[in-house]
Amino acid sequence: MNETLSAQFERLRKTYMESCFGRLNPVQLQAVFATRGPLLILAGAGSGKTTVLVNRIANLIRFGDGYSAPAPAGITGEDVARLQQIVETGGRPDERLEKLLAHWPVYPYHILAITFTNKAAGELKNRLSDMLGQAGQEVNASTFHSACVRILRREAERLGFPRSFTIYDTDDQQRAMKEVYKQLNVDDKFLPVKSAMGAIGRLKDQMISPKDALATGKDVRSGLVARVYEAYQKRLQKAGAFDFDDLIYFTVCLLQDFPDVREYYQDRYRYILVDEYQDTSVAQFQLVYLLAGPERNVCVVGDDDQSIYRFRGATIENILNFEQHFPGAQLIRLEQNYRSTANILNAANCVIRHNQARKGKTLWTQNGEGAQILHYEADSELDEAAHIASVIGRHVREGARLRDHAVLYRMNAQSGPVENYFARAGIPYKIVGGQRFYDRKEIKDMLAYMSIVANPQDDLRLRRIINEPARKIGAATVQAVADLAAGRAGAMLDVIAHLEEYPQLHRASSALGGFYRVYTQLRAAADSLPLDEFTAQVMEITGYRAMLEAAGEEGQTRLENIGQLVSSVKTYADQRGPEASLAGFLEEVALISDIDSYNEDADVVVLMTMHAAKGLEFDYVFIVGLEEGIFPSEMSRYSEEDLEEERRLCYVGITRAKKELYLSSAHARMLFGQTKHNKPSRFLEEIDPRLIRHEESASAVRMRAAREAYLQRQNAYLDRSYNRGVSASGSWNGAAYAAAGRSTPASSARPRAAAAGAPGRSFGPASSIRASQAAGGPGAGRSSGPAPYQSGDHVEHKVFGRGTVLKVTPVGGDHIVEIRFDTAGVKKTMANYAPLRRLDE
DNA sequence: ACTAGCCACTTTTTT
DNA sequence: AGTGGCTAGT
Repeated sequence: MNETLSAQFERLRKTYMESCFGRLNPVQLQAVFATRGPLLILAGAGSGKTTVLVNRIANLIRFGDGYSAPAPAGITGEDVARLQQIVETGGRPDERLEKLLAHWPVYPYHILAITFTNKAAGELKNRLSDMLGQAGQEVNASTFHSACVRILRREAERLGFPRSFTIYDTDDQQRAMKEVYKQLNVDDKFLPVKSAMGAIGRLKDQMISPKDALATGKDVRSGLVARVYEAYQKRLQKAGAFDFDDLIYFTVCLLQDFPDVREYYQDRYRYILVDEYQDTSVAQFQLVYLLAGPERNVCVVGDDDQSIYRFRGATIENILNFEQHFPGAQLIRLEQNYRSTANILNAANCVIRHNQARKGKTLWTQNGEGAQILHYEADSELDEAAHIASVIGRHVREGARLRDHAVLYRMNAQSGPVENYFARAGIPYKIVGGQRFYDRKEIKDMLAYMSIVANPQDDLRLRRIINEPARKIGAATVQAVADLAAGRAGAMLDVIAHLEEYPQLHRASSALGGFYRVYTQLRAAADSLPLDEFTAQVMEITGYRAMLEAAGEEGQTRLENIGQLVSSVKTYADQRGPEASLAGFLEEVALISDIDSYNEDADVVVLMTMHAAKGLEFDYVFIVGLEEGIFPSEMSRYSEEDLEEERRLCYVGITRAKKELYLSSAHARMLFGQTKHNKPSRFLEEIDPRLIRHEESASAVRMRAAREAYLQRQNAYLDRSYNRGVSASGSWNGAAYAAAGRSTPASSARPRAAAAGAPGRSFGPASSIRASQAAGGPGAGRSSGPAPYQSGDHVEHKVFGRGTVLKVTPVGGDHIVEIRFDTAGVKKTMANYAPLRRLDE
């Protein structure tokens, strides 16, 4: 009798649980309910893997770990009847029923979800708290680095580091490394500092200690790397600092060497989920492995085709060998794509098919075929930018929003031309990546002052600002202090605090004393003021403000940046409330990246690298620079493995697009001050020609027409010459340019109205006529001199449509035109560059 | 100790 | 092309 009730309840429970996740497809459901043991989810791009992760966690919390576990004891007929009713007619279970349903409960704080970026972690948290309320907040969702920081903050002392350790960023690392080079007398011609840093980073990714490296280093170079590594590590330890790689490395050491620590965290994190598993390193794998413990409740989600961080130690083997690392692992493939049109998805499939090293899967979609992919062959990077602007303009006029558009490129240096064109055309945009806000000199200086308050051992940060602004503390003095500190195995600040004990510092004592007074004032301010006021005081106490105010215009922008820093401190303090601390803020800053602050609410076009775009999606995507030597990059040309990584990057780029995809290449491209003529990328050829439409720039069409005309004349001439027995001479190339009435493409260094014209039309005679009209139209005759527009003029802008000129201000041969657009509001544009024309009536 | 001018170098991607 | 780091000169 009881047995039957249990069985009935069990059946109903499953039905009910499945109905709770009713919006998922059967494979996704399977992934949600596979709660026990190791699980590998191979999730293709756009397959809804975040949804699966969120629902999987929600299921663990709400229904516990026991989808297929036996039903709990004590089920009554009434329970069964009530559940039956809920399954059939809806409604919510009461408390008793809810408990019975979750009879193997999992508490949120036992769940650790590790993501790649802070942004992804934040998103996960948001979605969880939307679904689960308070319980969602209690799930531990963080990045590898921040999870490790949290562990190290508790346990660092076991490894001989202070709990208040500092985190060194790349710049700090480089400084530390330079000091090591000096100390060991290493010539950086033989081993550039950056390659040493890279090599050491890779060693740490593989959990190779300085000792191991010294023992195994075979050739001269790796022997030197090992020696540098050892000295560098000593230096960091003395400064009480970890670099990024150390955060993972030392956490793994901790878990390996201290069984009690290991057991504590294994007990703490009983369910582990890892996102973007294809981008994990050996060290990160070991971290996951150690945390998972004997229970092995590890769920990793990844896509081997989207592994794009091999260069910094990610190893695709982690995902390829998951089933060997965790025997008995379940494998679930999510292959249905919900994001892109069939054309876009198929193009991505075409490209990735050319890779050898992959698990192999083919994404499919029920979405419609969608528009063809467009390949635009531009003259130059400027023409390329202009083309993008005109397409965006068309979309915006048709009702799309700017923020639905993204421009993706291989390297940050490619953003320049697009940025310039957009800025001049008045198209609002935002660049993600490149130089981070927190990497600016003035910000780093301010943070260095704050760091030495938080961690007085931090000699490196101290050196950075001890004479900034200038305090007459020269290199010789700094070195003397450093030597004395080394002599007593202490920090430089200890020496500075006890100047009277060191007669050899007598000459510099007033300067050093002055610095020490600054330091004590900073400490006092930190102790007595709220965090943001303290930050604002830093620039006062240190004289930094005075220095910048004396520096004129540039100092002004730097001051503004510091102002931004103060406000971000305030934001942090407001968010964290009583938990906010100086160390906490510095830590957050150290681990933050630009993509984390990317805010999709602003209605602007987004520009970023394809790496930064991973995990994002946009209706309209432009991938620029599809040229051999750029994408795939020059570096990858000779290595098959590197090429495959480039191809995966291309796959990532393509699969960001939901509705339309625009690929472009340029005949001539100026990059790093040199003009290059690159062949179109092999990736273009890998796409089935039926999926893609090619379009040439207007001037290329003209050029070809000119060339054909020339050849015709030449032929006619040859015919005549032949009759007369004379041979022809001359190059068609120059003549063709001359016939087209333009300079060579390389010298056309400005965006032109002509280039901005002719969007999205099939090429051929019609397009060439259109283009030449545009060239003689709005762009003509307004280079400088009298104002091309007056207030009151009615104008039309390629992107913003019609509007009225409010104000015209001359600036250096050009004019700023302020326009009130009918639909887009008030914008400022540059007369010579904006795709703008006057409407004469 | 500071400044100016030079040079070299950058540029693959980032926590 | 632009920047930043370094040297040499003051």
